[in-house]
Formats: sequence, structure tokens, C-alpha cells
Amino acid sequence: MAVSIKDVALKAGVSIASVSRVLSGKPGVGAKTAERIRQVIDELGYRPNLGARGLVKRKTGNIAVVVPRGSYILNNPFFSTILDGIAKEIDQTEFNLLMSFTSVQQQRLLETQAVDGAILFSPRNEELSMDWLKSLAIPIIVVGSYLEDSPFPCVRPDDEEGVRQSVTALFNKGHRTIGLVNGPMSSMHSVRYYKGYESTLKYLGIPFSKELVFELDEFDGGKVVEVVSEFLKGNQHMTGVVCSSDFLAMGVMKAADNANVSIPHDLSVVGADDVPISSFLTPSLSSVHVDLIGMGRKAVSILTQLLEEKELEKKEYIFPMHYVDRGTTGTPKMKR
Amino acid sequence: MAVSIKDVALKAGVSIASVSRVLSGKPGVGAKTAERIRQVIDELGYRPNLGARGLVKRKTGNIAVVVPRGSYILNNPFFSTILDGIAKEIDQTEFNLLMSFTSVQQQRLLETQAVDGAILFSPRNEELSMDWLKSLAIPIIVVGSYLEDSPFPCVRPDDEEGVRQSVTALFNKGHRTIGLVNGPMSSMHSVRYYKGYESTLKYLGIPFSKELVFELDEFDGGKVVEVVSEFLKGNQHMTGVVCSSDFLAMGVMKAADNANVSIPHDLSVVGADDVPISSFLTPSLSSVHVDLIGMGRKAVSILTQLLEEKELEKKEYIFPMHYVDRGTTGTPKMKR
DNA sequence: TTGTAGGCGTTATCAG
DNA sequence: CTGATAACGCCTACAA
Repeated sequence: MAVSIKDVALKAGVSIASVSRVLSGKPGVGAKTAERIRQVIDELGYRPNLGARGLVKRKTGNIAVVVPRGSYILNNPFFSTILDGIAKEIDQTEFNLLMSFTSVQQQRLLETQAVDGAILFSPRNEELSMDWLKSLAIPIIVVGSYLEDSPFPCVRPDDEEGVRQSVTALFNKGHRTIGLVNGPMSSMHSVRYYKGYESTLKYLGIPFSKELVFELDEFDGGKVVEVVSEFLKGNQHMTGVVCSSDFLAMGVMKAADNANVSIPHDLSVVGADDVPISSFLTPSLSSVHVDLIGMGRKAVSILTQLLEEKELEKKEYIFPMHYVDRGTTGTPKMKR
Repeated sequence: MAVSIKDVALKAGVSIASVSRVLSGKPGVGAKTAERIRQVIDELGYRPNLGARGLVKRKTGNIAVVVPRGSYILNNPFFSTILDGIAKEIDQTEFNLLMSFTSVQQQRLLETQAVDGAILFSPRNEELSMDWLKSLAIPIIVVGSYLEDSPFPCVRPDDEEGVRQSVTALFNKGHRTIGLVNGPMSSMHSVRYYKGYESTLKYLGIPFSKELVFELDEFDGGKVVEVVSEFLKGNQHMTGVVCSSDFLAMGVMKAADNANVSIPHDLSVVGADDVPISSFLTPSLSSVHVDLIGMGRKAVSILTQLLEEKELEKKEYIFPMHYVDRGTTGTPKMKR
């Protein structure tokens, strides 16, 4: 049986009101009484029950991080690095962090008034009903991507710029046949990557070919390597490939290895997001860097602003990307 | 203003007691009334307030996952894979998942009656006070490692067996000078790895040399590669190395690359845990596999058993490990 | 400066 | 079968 405010009041010989006052640092308690109360609190090791407090204050003190269904996500460093940022920033606040990984969980979490606000991680357009989200009537932030036609503020990388830089980097090294390995088009992230890829090619005067675009439903382990291997075999004239994530790039590297395609000798590869692990690969992965930790932090900080009823300066917080040249990119050979 | 049980009762023309009864599926409500109530609940989109319910039931419906301080952890696939299992299993229950990443967070979480039980992820001996943990008076499970002299059930890999198998695998390939790259000794995981390494060498009749053991405080990015490179240079007669995690093994691979040591030609490397990403490395990493997802699931399932006041069959749930031969291991060359 | 009492949304006990 | 009503732990007017 946990010690309650009543126990403290009793032992200190005061009313619970006074205890409550010193607890919340409110004025109206004599110095001596306050001191005594504090001492009793200490002695008894009293801790306020957050649930009860939430009930009357109508605040839970929790915020939710909602990640899309599909377990692949947890092993995706794009996610864990942003989560790292979220965790760091949340540590500066008084909030607890609730996480949900499935739609059942998120329903329970969001509909039962268990949280004051939520951070949606790279949601897919088709998975979340906008009406439902709005009906929740709590502040919501989208991070990593954004929802189409959504009223929610979002924090995301400047994808178009990222893919522009990676395609251009390959172009500048002499590549003229550049493929794209992309994620599922249900994510706006992939959509933007696709568009940016297309427009950059056009800008550079390179013909666009549907053959060179590969869309992966997700990175679900072994299967990926197989299909990407096929893709590589079917496009032997391709000398470079840009990917919409480092995770995909890793798959490409492995597939290349499988297909006896040497990187960067036969094929140059550029990832995206530059997750921490990228520089540990062999060869180390060229990528377009973005401050994922900062994105996580930003998501939390604007959510807490909203929670404090402050106005946001803008609706989209777009983080710059910049190309980082490492070991997976080189000049193209004449022929593969 | 969220709709409460009162609103439902009002609109249905019944007492809140009856509403509460249909909500919790308790008997004592006429079929017709129940039907009407259900309908109103639907119309109003009523959802019970978990906090209020928790207050009277003295259950929060939350369980905590406590991860040790230090951000490296989030990008460690050992963690994220176990977390994956935790998430999967939690989905089978009615619990919400609260996470804490720092000591401040875990204090708030655990001391404010915000959770019914907790899963401690690979805790370090010095970071958690046993007395404090006991004083919380909630069920606690340790996963990934264990706490010395702790009364808490734990779920962990059979580390001793793992290192025995990896050392033996190298031995069988002809290696006689085998190093160990280990984590910090504050983790029991490292301690067991160290012991297993030592005893296996003795069993195989290989002399133990302190020079060949390298202890890394943690995998904190670039620095690791540097120091491991030094280690490799200082031990050129070493033909194989076993690591206490795949994460460390990746660092060794990168360091080897830096030092112009070719794997597995010049040096064989064995990781541990066989995280999903391992098979995507080039060359793919030899490791000792363990069912990390299963460990996560098990942690949740025994915690919920405890929460239901059921007895546990045992105190330690040890998962078997078995060596998986992949690309980073080969026969030793005569000389490096 | 202090205490009393009402209420936050639920569940549970006890009458009717 | 149904409905008051008293908790649960806490906050906060309002009184004293």
C-alpha cells in the first residue's frame, strides 16, 4: 500500500490541503509547517500519484510516440536515431513517454485519454484516418515524414534537396545511368524522393527510365537482397544508384555483393539520412546527412510548446540535408 | 471535454452503475438496457478514462521498459530486436508500454505509481540500487543480462555457452591465438563472456593472455574504431577474435578495414547475438545466434504472469545460443 | 495561514 | 435487475 497524501497530513498533523500546497510549491503555508511537512514527506518517502493528479488537472503528463505497424521499424536506424533525439529532449521535460507499435495499441493509447499529446513517426497515408486523429483533440506532431493534407505540424528532412544532391554528386563523378531504390509510395518520404529524383534527372538532362526505379515495400530481411539482386542484374548498364534510406542502401550493398558487383568499382551507391551505423560499413556508405537527433528533439520541443498553448512559428520544420562523400561512390567504369 | 460515463448514463437514462457494468462485462444488467447502453456508448464515442479506472482499481495498465542511460543503446540492434519482441508480446495484452531512458525518467516512472510492473533492460550493476528497486514493490523482470544477487527473474542468453561455441569454432578452424573484444565489466553479460572465454581457452589447452582481451567501455561511435585499430596493430599474431556482441564485431570489422587487415583472410571475427543486420554486412558476420525476439516476448509474458499473481516456474530463463558460420571466419594464415 | 468540502471519472458495495 | 453512494488520491475554491 503506497503512502498517500493523507498519510503525510496525518503524520504531520496538518490537513491534506497544506501538504498539497507545499507539494506544488504554492504559497500560503507557514515556513515552519512547510518545513515539517517536507520532513514527513521525506521520512515516509511519499510520492504523489500521477494518475490521481492527472484526473483533477486533466493532464496525464504523458506523451505518446506512435510508430507504424510492422516490426522492421525498430531495427531501422532512421527510427532509432530519431527516437534517440526524442528521448534526449523528453528528458528535459516532465513528461513520460508512452510508445505504441500497433494500431490496437495506438487506439488504446490515444482514445483513453492516456496522453496529452502525440508524436507520429513516419506515418503512412493510408494507415491513419485524418478524421480520427482530429477527433482525438490533442496536439499531434508528425516526424520523419508528413501526412498529406494534414493540419499537424511536421518535422522532416528536406528530401527533395537530399536526392537532388545525391543524384548530382553521382552525375559530377561522371555517372549518367543512375537508378533509384525507393521505399513504398504510401510514405510521403518516398513520394518526395521519387519526384526529386525525376526532376533532378530532367534538370541534368538525363533521360528518365522507369526501369531504373525500384520500389521496395519494406526492408523485411532476406527477401530484399534477392529482389534487389535481380534488379541489379537486369540493369547492368546502371553505374550508380541512390536510395531513399541508408537501410535500403545496405540492402543494395549486400545484393551487389551477392551478384558479384563490386562497390564502388562497378556500382556507386548513395544512401540517405546518414545514420550512425553508415560510417561503420565496409566500404563506408556515402549518404546525405541530416540531423536526425535534432529532428527528434525538435518534435518534442514543438509538441511541448503546443501543450503549453503556445503558438508555433511555422507548420513545417524542414531539416537541411547535405551530401557526404565516403567509400561507396566513385567514378563509373566504362562497362559493367 | 471528453465524454464521460456520466454523459452516457444520462443519455441512456440509466445510472452510471449500469453503464459501468456493461463496460466491464459484468452481469446484472437486463438485455434490453444493456443494448441501449451499448448503443449510446457507440453514438457518443465514449472511451473509459484509464487514469480514473486505475485510481480505483489500483492498477495503471502500464508496464515500463527501463533502459540504461547512454544513448548508444538505441542504435544497438541487440536492444531494438529485444524491444521488438517486447512490443510484439505486449500487443497480446492490455498493457501500455512506458519507456524511460534516463535515471531521472525512471525515477519518475517507477516512483509515482505510473506502472504496474517493469522490465529492466540489461542493467548495469552499479546503476541501480537493489534496495531502491525492492522498495518499489512492483514486479520486476530483468532482460538481456542480470543483476548480481538480485531477487528478480531474468531472461538472458546463455553467454558462457555462446562464447564457448565461438572460441571452439575458431579453434576447430585452426586458430590458436584468439582475442576477446568485450563490453564493460559492469555488465554481467561481459563478465560471463570473459569467464567463458577464459575457461574455454583452458579447456582447449590454449594459454590465456591478458594482451588479447580488449574491454570497451561502450560503442560510442568513431572513437571505438581508433582504439580497436590500435589493439589489432598491437596483436598482429592474433588470427581470430570473438566479440561479446555483433555491435562490437562491426566495430572490429571497420577497424580491421582501417588497419588494412582483411577479414577473414587475415583475421577471423565472431560476433554474438546474431542481430538481424549481421547477415547484411559484407562479409556477413559469423555469430552465435540467440532468439532475441523470443527473449523480449518471454520477458513480457513472465511479467504479466507475475502481475496476475501467478507463480513462475523458474527464476532464470536462459536462451540457448548456437554458432552460425558465415563470412567473417576462415582458416588462419601462417602469419599476418 | 490553515482547514473543509467538492469534484475529477471509475469501480464496487449495498440497498431497493 | 437497478441505482445511490462511498471510495481511489489529489487539487482547489471557499471559509475560517
